[in-house]
Amino acid sequence: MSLLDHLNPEQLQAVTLPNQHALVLAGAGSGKTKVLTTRIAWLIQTGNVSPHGLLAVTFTNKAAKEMLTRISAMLPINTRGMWVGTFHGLCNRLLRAHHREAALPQLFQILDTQDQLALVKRVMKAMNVDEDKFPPRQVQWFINGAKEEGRRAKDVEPYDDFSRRSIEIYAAYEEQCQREGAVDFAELLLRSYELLARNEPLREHYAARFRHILVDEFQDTNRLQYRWLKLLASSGTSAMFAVGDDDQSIYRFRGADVGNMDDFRRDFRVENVIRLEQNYRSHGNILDAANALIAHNHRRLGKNLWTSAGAGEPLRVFEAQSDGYEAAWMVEEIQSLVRDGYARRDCAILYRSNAQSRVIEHALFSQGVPYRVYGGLRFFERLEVKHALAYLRLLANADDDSAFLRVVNFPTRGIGARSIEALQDAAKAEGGSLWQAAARLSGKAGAAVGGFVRLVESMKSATAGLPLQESVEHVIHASGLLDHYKSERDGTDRVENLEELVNAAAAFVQDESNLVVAPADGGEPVAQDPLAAFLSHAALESGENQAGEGVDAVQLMTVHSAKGLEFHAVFITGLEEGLFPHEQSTTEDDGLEEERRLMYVAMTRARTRLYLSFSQQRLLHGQTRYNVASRFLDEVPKALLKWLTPKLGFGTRPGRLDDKAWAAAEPPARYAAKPQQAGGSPFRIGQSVVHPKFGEGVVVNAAGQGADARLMINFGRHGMKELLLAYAKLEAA
DNA sequence: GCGTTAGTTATTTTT
DNA sequence: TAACTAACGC
Repeated sequence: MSLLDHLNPEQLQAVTLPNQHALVLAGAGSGKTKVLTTRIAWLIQTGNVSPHGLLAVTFTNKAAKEMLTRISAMLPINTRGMWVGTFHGLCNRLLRAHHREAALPQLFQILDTQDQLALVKRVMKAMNVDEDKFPPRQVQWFINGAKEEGRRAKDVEPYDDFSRRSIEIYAAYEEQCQREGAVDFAELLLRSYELLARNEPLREHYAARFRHILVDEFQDTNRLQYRWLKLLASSGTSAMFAVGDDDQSIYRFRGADVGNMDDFRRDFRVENVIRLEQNYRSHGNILDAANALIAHNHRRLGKNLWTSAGAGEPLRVFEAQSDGYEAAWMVEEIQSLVRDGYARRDCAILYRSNAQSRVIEHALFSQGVPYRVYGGLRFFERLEVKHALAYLRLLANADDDSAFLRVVNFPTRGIGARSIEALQDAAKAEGGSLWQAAARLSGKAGAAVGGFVRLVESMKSATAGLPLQESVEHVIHASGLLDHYKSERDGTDRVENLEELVNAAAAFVQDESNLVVAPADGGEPVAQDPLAAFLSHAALESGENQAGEGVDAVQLMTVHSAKGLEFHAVFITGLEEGLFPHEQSTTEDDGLEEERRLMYVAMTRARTRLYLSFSQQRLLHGQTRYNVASRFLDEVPKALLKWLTPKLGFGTRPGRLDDKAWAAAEPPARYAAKPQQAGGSPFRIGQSVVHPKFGEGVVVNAAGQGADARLMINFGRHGMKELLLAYAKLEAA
């Protein structure tokens, strides 16, 4: 049975588990996706289940796609129509198939985060809520938080002024969504959960159908997703196979609840807990370091990665004088790796927050090293693309007020705030949409509004029956969007993106599986309206990050976005108290442990070489900050570290000498920190000092003279202290 | 309706 | 510092 070749004993056990609930604790690099996909293939091949009786859920489209690709490679089956996808994608599918039962229009629109915020603002304005007292973002956060707990506005108990008002806004927002036929991301899940919870025949149908439910990245599920899964697994005949790693849970801030792993074991009386601990990615030293680090966390299910590969190199530690020097050093190091024959794309620079990328980009750019930054604006999030999509949304559903407002005066056609206010008043009075009001009042509200109504109507009739890409083409021309950007000074990118949208539509239609939806009964797939399907696709899959996939470039990204990836060489930068661990995490309950998991994720990305660096001085928010080295450096056994910088003019650290490193220890003048004597003291600003009680610190500032001379010192986790020079027993570190 | 300016405010991100 | 927003003036 060739499917099962090349599996280690634990992987084999997981893949061939009988039809029972199981939890697989899959460590980093332990072959998680392999287990998941091989299990699916094995279940199908052994006749255990038909492709139709299987549900596999992931968090990202990328993971879902990867799964389907691997399954197709293992089995000669058509994966089309299989329920493999993201939580949101599958919920969308369910709601499209049962829109009537879910009380939604067939062509309901999906609001992305931006759309949702705009709608919240609109609702708040209509309610005359003070935006200073109730920041729309926080209200949005509140609404999503409630939805992720499975609560409607009426189910939330107010606990203060903010929540009381937020609940009212939530209720009004819900009403408006319903009126417009719009559904936000959290709503996709909640609505689909409620559908299954309330509609017994439907639930029983799906619960009976899905004999095997497989969940990827289980540690990232939120409460609502877990309850959704529970409903689908409620038949008593289905088996849930959850794969996850509690040590890699780094999304608590967006509602992920690792507690789901414990609940799952309890609620489903899981007897099979399988640990995948053999790591196929990293050398021993890297794993030992990561294991030692994560051992400092208390709430763990417990796991220890090991490898049959050798110990490899020690982890290299670099202490820079400034963030600029840290970046310059990395560039040199990468250039030397490239000279040794490594591809640039196999080198990754990781940082805790996006703001850190700037200095690094500058250093790479000035040395002419190609690089690629991950994150940022995605294709379908770009302004011009959103505008084009808004016109398309109006064609699908004219009552979509969000779309209406976005383009009613873009490109400008003389419809200002006054006309829009008049329309909003009229719509409110009639209880209808802006479009309805506009169609009725087109004469009175001004000729311009009438022009817009006629424009949309003409686009509608002109595109009726056209293939999708031709409709898109027509819309970007007829709307005037293309002309608008063509005449704009730096509009070429935007024009290209609009043209790219036409290509995206063409590519979308080409893949026929995008245009059908597998019905509940497993019968013949039903054709879907191509435009509606495309719009869902645009909302649910925000598009590739950037072009330039093929270029051999150094990879820059946050630690979060590095999850799931691996590289030959990894640089973890900015390892300073306050940055990583981030200072705002220390106030949160469990915050530090999450930061440590983040560090764990970062370290386990490296295959053979891992660099850890920090800087004594860093420009952040226009201010120079002096930081202490991150505690995470102390949590890695010293024997695994090789310090590249024994001394940078601020005292020696015993045992950290390395001959070769001396060359690197003197930064070029342009990166060197300017020596600045701290008042009349023997210390300098930025100098590392040791205090008998607070330990290591960095001089941040000086004040006072003579007997009153005081030093401001950053002691990292012990905070900022102002000490009298005369009394404090300070020593140079 | 649009361009300018002052003020604000800075984790992490997918769907 | 820099990027984004809201309000202001033409």
